[in-house]
Amino acid sequence: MIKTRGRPRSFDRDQALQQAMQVFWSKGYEGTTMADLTEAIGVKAPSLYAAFGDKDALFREVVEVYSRTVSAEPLRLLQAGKGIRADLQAMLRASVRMYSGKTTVPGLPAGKGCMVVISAINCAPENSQHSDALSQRRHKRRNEIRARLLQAQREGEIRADADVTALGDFYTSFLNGLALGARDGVSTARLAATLAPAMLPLEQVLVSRGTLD
Amino acid sequence: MIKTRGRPRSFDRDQALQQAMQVFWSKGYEGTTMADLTEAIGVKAPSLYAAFGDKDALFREVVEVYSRTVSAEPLRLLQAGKGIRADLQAMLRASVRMYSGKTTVPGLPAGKGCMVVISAINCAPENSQHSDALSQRRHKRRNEIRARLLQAQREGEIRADADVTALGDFYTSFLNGLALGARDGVSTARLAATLAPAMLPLEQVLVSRGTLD
DNA sequence: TTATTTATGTAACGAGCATTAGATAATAGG
DNA sequence: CCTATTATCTAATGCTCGTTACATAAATAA
Repeated sequence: MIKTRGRPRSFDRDQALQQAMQVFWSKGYEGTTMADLTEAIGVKAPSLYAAFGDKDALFREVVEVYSRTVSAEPLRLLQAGKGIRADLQAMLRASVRMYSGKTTVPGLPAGKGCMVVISAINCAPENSQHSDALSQRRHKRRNEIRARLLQAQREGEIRADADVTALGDFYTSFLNGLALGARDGVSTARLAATLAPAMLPLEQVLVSRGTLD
Repeated sequence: MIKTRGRPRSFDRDQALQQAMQVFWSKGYEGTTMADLTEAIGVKAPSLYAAFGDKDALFREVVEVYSRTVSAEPLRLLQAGKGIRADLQAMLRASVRMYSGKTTVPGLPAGKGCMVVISAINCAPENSQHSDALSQRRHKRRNEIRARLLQAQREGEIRADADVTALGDFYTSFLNGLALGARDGVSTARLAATLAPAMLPLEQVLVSRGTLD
């Protein structure tokens, strides 16, 4: 009963998802062809269709995996509870590390930046579902950053008169810009150096101003 | 001799470029089809090919027009010579205004954000020339922002020990993130509100700290 | 073994894409 | 008028892409 009937799958499904993620991350949704995917995964198209459905469904599943694994760590750090300043800085640092890290597939250009930011910015109308879905995920992250700042304000870490919505939107913009910078080939060191000025707007509204540096 | 021989063109070439710009701005390079362009401009494909070459050449020309007209104003403001604080703020404000402005074509979704940022983030390998070209333009703007800050430092507006490269990279990231935020539908008011925190990193390194709002 | 079920590869299909022959129309020069 | 020149449209061409019939292979169940 435990064993499945029929011919067993010749490839590992999770590993295939990882490889598909690399390809989509590098080339984007529309820039990726089924031929790219079959080559990277090492099986022919009908096997992929049997395992994942069509290209749309595979991309959706890949984005889901990406969110649960790759992009989850920065968010965890943001909610580590070590104080808003330490948490935010840890999240930004982890993001820089992640965006700068090469995610290579043999024979493909290095994928950099955030997959949610760059893999489907603008699509043809028939694929707008994907750009919309990614836009919604960015919106969700925007809200999570804002919520964390609101929490810090409620807990008295951030001054009551501070505009935390504006501050959250500011950090969201900065973060998305970092992803693009990594994509543009800006070095990890230069991206990391931007975190010092980027932390200042938060530090200006902290209640305890003792820990400046 | 002044009049050109042969049948005259039935459409205005510059106006056609503007309409092509709207389409590319909305849908991106790969998301735009020749059918989209012929419909928006109102002539059939062979006329476009005769006037502009192929789709590649038309896009290149559109990007050129965009740079000379639309995206030139924020850069002019950055170099207005009213002091680094006023100049930078004016540039950011103009960018928000520009990114948020609807650029509509009848029957098409509103185009928002910066065309250089969003119209060709990742392309299929055969179109990587365009994503590379836009990446280079972003790199150029990065350098221009940095150069303006360096000038302010040389003129004594910014403290000598400030890391203006990091500050420039910071504002470049923020600016690119703004373009994406506009694309994601964040309201003009919310985008504009982020400028207050965004100005703080500059203000921290100003020599004259008297004008802190 | 035989039957059943699932996976795989080959080879094709059909749609959409950029691009272009080839015929026709509109202008200027002579 | 006629000729040369340029623009325009119709209709096709060739290509790439996502997707799928169909035959075959590899496993379990009986």
